[in-house]
Amino acid sequence: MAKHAVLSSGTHLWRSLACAKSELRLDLTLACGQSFRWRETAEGHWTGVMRGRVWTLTQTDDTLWYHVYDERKCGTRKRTGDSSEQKLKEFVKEEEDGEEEEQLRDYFQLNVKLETLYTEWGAADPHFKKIANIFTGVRLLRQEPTECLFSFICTSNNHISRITGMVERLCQALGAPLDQLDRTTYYDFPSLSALADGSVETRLRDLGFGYRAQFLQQSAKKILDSYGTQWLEGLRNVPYLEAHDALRTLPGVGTKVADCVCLMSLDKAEAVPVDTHVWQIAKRDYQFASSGRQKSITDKLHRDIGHFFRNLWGPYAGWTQSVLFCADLKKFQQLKETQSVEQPRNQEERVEEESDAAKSESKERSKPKKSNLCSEKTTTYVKKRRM
DNA sequence: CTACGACCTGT
DNA sequence: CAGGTCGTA
Repeated sequence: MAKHAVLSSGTHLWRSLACAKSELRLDLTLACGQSFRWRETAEGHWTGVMRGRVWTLTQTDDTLWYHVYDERKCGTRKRTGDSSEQKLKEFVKEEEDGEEEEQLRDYFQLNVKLETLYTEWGAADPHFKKIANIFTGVRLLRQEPTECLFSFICTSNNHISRITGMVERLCQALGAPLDQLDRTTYYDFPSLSALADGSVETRLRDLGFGYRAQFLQQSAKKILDSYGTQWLEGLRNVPYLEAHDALRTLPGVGTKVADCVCLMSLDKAEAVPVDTHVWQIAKRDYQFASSGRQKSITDKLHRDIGHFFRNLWGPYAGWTQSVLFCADLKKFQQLKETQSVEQPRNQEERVEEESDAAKSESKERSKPKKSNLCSEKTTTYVKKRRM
């Protein structure tokens, strides 16, 4: 039976490309709620499906290693002895290698120089600078639009651990099986037509999708019936707001989900998805005060917070946001502690600030009198009513 | 535009 | 209530 590849058993099964950890941290990037499809299958080894194939990724200081499993079972292919055929195969193999590297570069958007961006963000924002020293290498994946859209329809009123299970069952139920590695079978993400099938809603409800089952099936059907198979991909080539509004015509897609899809699969680096968590960050760490003391996140609040952060961080604000979002996840809190043991001074400063912020926040509702960077800037920035 | 309840399920 | 969205006031 085929097994998950591990680097320690030899580099001959692996390809590599130069990539510093300051540019990419697999552990943070693959487990911070962007994609729900990667699992740590061995220490520091991440296995998942990308472009219809199963990959395992791992990294050392300056190198990103990747292994692509061959779903065509060529691992056991026989030597034919025909040298010309062998040569042809090797040629084809090399072509594929180039293609695979290119796919990986595309998926991680390695053309975007993250270190440079971190420097710029840190110069503009002292709070980011503090976080940035620990949470390096958090970058945006460039996901396949269909997978991204339908995964994020599952995220409404939901938390990461449950979403992960749901997406897994979605692929199991409706996606094509690819490879089996050590007891686990990997499935491709379902096609639009598989998702649009009339039986899907009931099927997914049985799998615990709740009311989202209907959203998934109806969105797929609407895309197929009204927009066409190339529509989603095509949104990569239109401006952010246009793509955002187009996505919002789909059932189950509100402002937050639309922003996630824009940012994570449609090349809209300026999109800032605002959930309650990001709202907390805006209030706690940036003294963001909205005009009306909102109880929940309205569309207007989405826009205002988006404008505020774009104004602060610039055209890659969505990327910046994901670093801070990642740094706030419970599962990564240990990283802060380990780091701050080495730097006790920073630790004390941080804790002090945080408890201060927390205190004032709990009293804030009655007296929102804080001075803020935002209200002035955002009001001038928001000339139009729409984003 | 804002407010509010309903909606699935799990902790 | 949780990393929302929809329908209705």
